[in-house]
Amino acid sequence: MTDGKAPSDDTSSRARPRSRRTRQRSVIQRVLLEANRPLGTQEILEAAQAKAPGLGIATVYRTVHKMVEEGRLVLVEMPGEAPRYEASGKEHHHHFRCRACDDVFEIQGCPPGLGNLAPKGFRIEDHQVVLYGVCPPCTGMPG
Amino acid sequence: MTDGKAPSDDTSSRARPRSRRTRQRSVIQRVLLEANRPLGTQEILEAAQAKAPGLGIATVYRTVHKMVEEGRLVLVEMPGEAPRYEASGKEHHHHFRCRACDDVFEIQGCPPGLGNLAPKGFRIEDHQVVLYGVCPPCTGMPG
DNA sequence: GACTTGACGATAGACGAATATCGTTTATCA
DNA sequence: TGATAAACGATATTCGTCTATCGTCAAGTC
Repeated sequence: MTDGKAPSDDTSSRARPRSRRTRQRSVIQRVLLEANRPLGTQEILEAAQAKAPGLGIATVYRTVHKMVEEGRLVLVEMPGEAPRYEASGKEHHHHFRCRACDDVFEIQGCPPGLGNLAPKGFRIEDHQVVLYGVCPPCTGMPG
Repeated sequence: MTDGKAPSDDTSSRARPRSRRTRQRSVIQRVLLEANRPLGTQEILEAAQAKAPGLGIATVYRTVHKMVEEGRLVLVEMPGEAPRYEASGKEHHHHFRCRACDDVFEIQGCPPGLGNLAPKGFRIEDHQVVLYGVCPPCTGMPG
């Protein structure tokens, strides 16, 4: 119940969303949508500030929340770490976290047999796989 | 120097820093070692207070940290949640989190093919699998 | 039993992440 | 172009978790 918009929010025609296109918002959106990996708020802030000096952390939170609401962004949580965000609409995938640079990468594919792991009686609805190790750049290997 | 009372930080063959066996500590240890699932600090506090009224949260943290140091306890982190702790020395396993009661259960076994998920160049050292769903008690089913 | 000091409970403080506030800026449209 | 309010940056506040402090208690030892 975070939205209280009553009138004129139609999904048809070209009704102006009451949200405005600002430079800051565009920059943050581009940073997130062009990144091929989940970013944390600080990462977003730094990347966005490179293109829009002076941009503040509050704007990062505001924009990120809005994009999640709109379904354009997905929350990615790694154990013991602050939230990251990645573009939505991607194939089902998991994540790899590099212990050297702390970056998180997308990993396509999904191990089979996950549904059979739990004993009888457990109803499995979802799962999350996190791989840990060292990413190609950090091992000195090419991409 | 063959003295027997060096006040320094000699970590060589010193037995242990004179830890005392108190009622509170025993209770917390029993709670953790007898639980067959990871517990959070608040859970530990409540369970321990049932057996040792007046026991404080600081003692929970003190004891948990000590046990982790000693290798008797393992930190279990679920995405977006506060740390839990479980007895160490168990077989490699993963966890199931019930969305109804929020409890976390151990899941024996491990999906095969995890090492092949990442593209070439990624060095996989470890992994973590989290299953989400509803546990037997919460589905109304028996064990 | 008396002594030493590790451990206790209570709680204030530290800490990082996130939110709320507020005066200013600026996108949007009549 | 001017009016209006969404969005901004700065920052105070909140929040949940965890740590530090301190006076008291009691485990282990002689």
